[in-house]
Amino acid sequence: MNLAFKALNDATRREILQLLQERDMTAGEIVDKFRISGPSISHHLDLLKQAKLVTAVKEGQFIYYSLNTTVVDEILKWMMQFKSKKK
Amino acid sequence: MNLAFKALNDATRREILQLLQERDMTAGEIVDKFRISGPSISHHLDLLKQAKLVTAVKEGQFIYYSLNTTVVDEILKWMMQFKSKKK
DNA sequence: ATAATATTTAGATATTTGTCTAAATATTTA
DNA sequence: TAAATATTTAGACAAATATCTAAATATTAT
Repeated sequence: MNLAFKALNDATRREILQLLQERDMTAGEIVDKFRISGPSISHHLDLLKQAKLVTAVKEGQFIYYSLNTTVVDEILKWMMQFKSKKK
Repeated sequence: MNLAFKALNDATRREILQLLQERDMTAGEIVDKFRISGPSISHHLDLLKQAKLVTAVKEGQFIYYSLNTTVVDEILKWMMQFKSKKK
């Protein structure tokens, strides 16, 4: 939960999640979508992975990143607590 | 949105939101719930206010803080995009 | 085997963040 | 008006963060 909020607290990482919502992508494809160095994107991907918001699968020399919505569900559930009626 | 995610990226601030979900509280009441100095809590309250997650109303020498769910709705909506079916 | 490609790891640096104490401001009470 | 109470503002500092370049690792192609 803590890691998820940390991961979400960055515009680049949120954009990466939105890209992956459309389709799985390799690290290189993701890098090409930004004007940030490869290593920086790699670091962002690592944080997203730590938060379990994405998963990574190696295929040959490529690594495919995918969105993992499990943690999204947890956050949605956590946020919903604030929607309960005021007593 | 950016400010909201920043505000949520801290356990103390998330706890403050949960306290305010139960009832409005003064700054002092909130301070008493934590083992953090008053100025630090005041700073956290300021960030929550900047993010529009809380509102503050002065009543005499007290300042009452309340939860504001408008931004919560925005975040819920934003998170929901990741729930759409994969094509 | 060597070169090329894809990605990460390491190390450095400037900025941001959470916390503190001391001081300032505002309100109420004696 | 002076003292007490509630809260914030200011300034300092250590820890965390986002970014970079250079180097390392792993895979594929020549």
